[in-house]
Amino acid sequence: MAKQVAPTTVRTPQPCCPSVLDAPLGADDASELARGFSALADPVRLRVLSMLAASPEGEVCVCDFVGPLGKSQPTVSHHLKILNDAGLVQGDRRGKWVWYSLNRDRLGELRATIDT
Amino acid sequence: MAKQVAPTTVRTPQPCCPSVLDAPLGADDASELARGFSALADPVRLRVLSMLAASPEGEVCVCDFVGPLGKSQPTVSHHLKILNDAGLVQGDRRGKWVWYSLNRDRLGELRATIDT
DNA sequence: TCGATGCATTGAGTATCATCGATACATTCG
DNA sequence: CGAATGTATCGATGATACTCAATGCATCGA
Repeated sequence: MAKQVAPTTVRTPQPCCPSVLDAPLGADDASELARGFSALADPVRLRVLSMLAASPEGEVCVCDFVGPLGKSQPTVSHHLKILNDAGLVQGDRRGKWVWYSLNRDRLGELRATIDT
Repeated sequence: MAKQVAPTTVRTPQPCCPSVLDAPLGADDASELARGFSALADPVRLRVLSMLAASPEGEVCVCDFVGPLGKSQPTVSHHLKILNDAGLVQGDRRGKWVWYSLNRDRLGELRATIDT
């Protein structure tokens, strides 16, 4: 690994252009952002968000995800946890059931990061 | 696998809620969308897009990605291909060099899909 | 308290992905 | 044409992710 060049060190023996310094996105910020988009990079999770967005009450019971999604209950629970960890949804336990709702602010944050 | 319920069949023995029919996002559409977001779900690719967006000329030579990103040339080429396949960037060969530019329309399409 | 139901967690299997060295292809220059 | 340089592809490897069966935990009803 000794031949790896430091991220900030731009060495161009014969540069072919003015060089694009000032990359506004650092490695750390990029990693955090990538984790956010990773939560959106799965069809099951996108359908979960879609169902939440389309729900009149603004929330959906876990038991109502399983059937339409065509996935096992543990798989659905797994995806809900990922969305929860990403801050995109939140669960609310009421008796035996858990109702999930969409965090539109968090979704707006991600959207804002790709505003040209 | 015989106990798997068809995606469109909602069976609720004792429904706990009105059921969320009309999930606006089908499995096929969700898969295609997920492929788009998968292209954004990597820190290296986000930094590539960031460098392109910040470039005054609107394009960056491959040789100028390698140093700042701190990744090998094959790795950078790999990520550029993924971004290209996703329609987010396009390359233009000029002599020995290839210049990549950002496809802002495509990025706007993805952004629009998460407009609440 | 006990059985049933809803949801979360664990563990294992399989697939996909990021990364790099080696190599091939393309272009330019002498 | 032959050497040098920039870029893309190939093959291998280690890490990560999706999925489900089995299991555990929490809650409700009898």
